[in-house]
Amino acid sequence: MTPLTFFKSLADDTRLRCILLIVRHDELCVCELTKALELSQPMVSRHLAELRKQDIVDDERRGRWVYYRIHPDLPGWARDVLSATENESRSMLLAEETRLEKMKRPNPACV
Amino acid sequence: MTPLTFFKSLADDTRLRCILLIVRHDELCVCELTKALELSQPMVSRHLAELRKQDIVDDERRGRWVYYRIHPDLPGWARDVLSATENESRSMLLAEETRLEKMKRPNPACV
DNA sequence: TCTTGACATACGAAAAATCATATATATGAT
DNA sequence: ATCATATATATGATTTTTCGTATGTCAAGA
Repeated sequence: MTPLTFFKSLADDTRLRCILLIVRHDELCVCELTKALELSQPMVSRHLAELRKQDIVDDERRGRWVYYRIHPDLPGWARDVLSATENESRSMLLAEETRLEKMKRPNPACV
Repeated sequence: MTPLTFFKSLADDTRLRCILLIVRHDELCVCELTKALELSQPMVSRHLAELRKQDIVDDERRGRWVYYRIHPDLPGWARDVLSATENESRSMLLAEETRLEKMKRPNPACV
């Protein structure tokens, strides 16, 4: 993964918020992201597929749910970029965090 | 400047290489970037205008030349992103660095 | 096996970004 | 004043991304 492809992946509002929420929560399933971002499920899935294709995130199916986390092999410089951004973007994700709170895990109340 | 707009600015090959070269050299004029990147002058100028619009770079005219540098007010988190990337991308800018070497400053041999 | 819930993908349309080219501006030298 | 050099901007075409919607897949329970 080159810096250019990494930044292209971060250059979309949906993907960026997905990544930052995953960074903050270690792992999240698609229905949690869908609720938190208030977007359609296909929209979230499509952007997660893009992040998977770039090996930025990793997915694991557990029963009916698919959990996404930051890819364990994500290079250090990319992790540094994410943590520098995570601090800055905390205030921009308050609404998303609130919506996540309302779905206590385990067994998130999916749609 | 939000993380999203910053990453959008970095998500183009020409802009990314411009920024990284400027980071490494403190300041560069348009003709140096044009030579280093082997691109047309309007193409370089257009992308620099975009970076200026986002207050990512700062320009200063000195005689016929306009020098670009990283904007002094660029927030710390954004600087951290750039320095994390700069290390990683060193090997991808070897050709550009070689072309810059051939133009000894001051008085760069512009086209 | 049939159904339901969670997620993924496909496809055409719409929107956004990029580019080549032409032209405009600004500076300094003659 | 004129000219050459350095840089900026405008315009229309092309390419790339994104989106809504429909459909496909997979796992678990009845």
